[in-house]
Amino acid sequence: MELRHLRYFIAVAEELHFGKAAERLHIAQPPLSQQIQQLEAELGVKLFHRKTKRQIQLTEAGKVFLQEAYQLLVQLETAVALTQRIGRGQTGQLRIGFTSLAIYNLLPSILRQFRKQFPEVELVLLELTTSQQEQALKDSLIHVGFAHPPLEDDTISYKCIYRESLVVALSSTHSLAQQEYISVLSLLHEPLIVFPRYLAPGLYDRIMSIFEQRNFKPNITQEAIQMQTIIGLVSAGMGVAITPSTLENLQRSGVAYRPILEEVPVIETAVIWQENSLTPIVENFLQFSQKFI
Amino acid sequence: MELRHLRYFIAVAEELHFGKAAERLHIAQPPLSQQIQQLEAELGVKLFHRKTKRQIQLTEAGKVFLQEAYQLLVQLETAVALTQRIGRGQTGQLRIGFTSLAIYNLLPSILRQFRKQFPEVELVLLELTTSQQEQALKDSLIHVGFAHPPLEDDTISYKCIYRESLVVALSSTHSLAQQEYISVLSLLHEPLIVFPRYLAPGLYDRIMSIFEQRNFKPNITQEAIQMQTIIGLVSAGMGVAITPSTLENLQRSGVAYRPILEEVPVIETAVIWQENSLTPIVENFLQFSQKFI
DNA sequence: TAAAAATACTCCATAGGTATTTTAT
DNA sequence: ATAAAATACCTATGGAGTATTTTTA
Repeated sequence: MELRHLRYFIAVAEELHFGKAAERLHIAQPPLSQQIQQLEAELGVKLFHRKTKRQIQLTEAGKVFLQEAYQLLVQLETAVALTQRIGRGQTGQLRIGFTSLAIYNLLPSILRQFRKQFPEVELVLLELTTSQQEQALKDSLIHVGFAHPPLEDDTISYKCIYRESLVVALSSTHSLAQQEYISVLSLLHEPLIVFPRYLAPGLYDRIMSIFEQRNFKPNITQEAIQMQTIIGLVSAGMGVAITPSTLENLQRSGVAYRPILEEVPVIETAVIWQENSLTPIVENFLQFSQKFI
Repeated sequence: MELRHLRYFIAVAEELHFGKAAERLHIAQPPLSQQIQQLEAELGVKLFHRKTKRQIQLTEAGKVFLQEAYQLLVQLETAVALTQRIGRGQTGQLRIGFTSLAIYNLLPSILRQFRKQFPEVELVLLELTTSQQEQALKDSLIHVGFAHPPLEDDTISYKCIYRESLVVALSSTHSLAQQEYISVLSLLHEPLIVFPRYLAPGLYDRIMSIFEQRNFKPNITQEAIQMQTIIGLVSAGMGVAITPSTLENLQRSGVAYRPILEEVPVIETAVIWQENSLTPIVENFLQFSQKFI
């Protein structure tokens, strides 16, 4: 049995007239009769009463088979449509890793607009450090990540989508806040609030390198495991922090951000993925993300 | 798209090897490759990753389509099986009319054994008089009936399956119960209990004809609309009744049944149906019923 | 007599076969 | 060197067409 038999049967069952059904199917009447006979022979059951050659009528079995045939063709259409949507990356699940820093720069607007363009794609977000994301990619726990180069594993592909400099965050009542630019030297004896190294070794090391390059030793007084907490402590006058400039988006009152006078390392945010497990959704997402650069 | 494409796709998806799949399908490998390519072209979606020619792998879309293809083929099988069962009269609904008399002779055992042989056929029973059954057949409210000739409508087919004579039912303490046969004359002044004519005109008229033929006038004292009630009244000594012999099956204590000495009309029970609306179930049932003659 | 399905046959599109190439272990 | 899929080309089955017959309203 082939789908052709179902399609032909439906046409005849609806028209109850071989000639008209054949016309509708754009074939001649005799082959249609033959195909229906074939179908009946294969089923071992008559689908039409043919008491006379003038008019035909569905048998009980035919009525039931008609309903089943409808369902089958509908299910086929549905299956095809679903497969196509998946094949085009328009539906399915996308698991995204992100660092606590990435959530402050491009990620929110990328997600917002991606959801608008691909509303059927379910986005699952997991906050992970850069190296956790690398592992998660290899374990296929996430499809893409938003992390910060350099990567440990060179089999992972990445594309930098955002670069930002480090700035000084300090209480707006702090005397240094008067200056347009702040020099590293002037921070030397300020109490420094930092993110713990294990949560963002890349960021931590870059901040420290500012001091190390100059053989300074910073005065670390506090650690906080959330960006918001660091800014809160700054606002409370507990010290100053060196943060990526996107943290300015927090718009916390009582906190001023000032660029650093000297040349300091740049913090990069990159989309990372595994080239050998590119699904259409991931491809769509990567293409989409790169329009944001 | 044809079912062939689904069947071939399933084979390749399961084997993940065109050569083995082709072997399983008893075709050569190249046409299989072609059919899969056709399928992918029609869907507009790749179903297999063919990074290398050494090994293939299902894409996300392919995984989903595989599940859908399974479902489709299962649903097809189910549909075919159901259609065949219906076409062979092994499943469906059979609506049966019967008279209150028919329920005492062959009907119960016919139903019991038919149910055993065709357990999936739903039997719907409707108690109707003979003429109600004729109308119900024409209105397609019932498929077959158990009724009593003669029929009013000669377009209805019937086949007599049971013949029984009329007997006298009387209290076992009644003096006539001493006799082996009872003559019509001896009943003349006995109080007669009858079934109302509108419920069974054929039966009523035959009982009356026994008296009319001899220009007797029976002494009707009671009517009862249920067979059981008539026998109950007989048992209570309220009178005698003339009933079809199968009523003896009621086995009511205190009631004796005696044949009538003279020749009296015979009561026939027939299966009745409409020849031009024979479905397989009805055919099976008729064939089955006639084995009981 | 006309209309509709079935039958008989003919033809060609295409499913499937054979031979070969390509490509990656 | 081998195994596997793809490609090229050929063959032949069977789906579809044309002509005709059968049947009944």
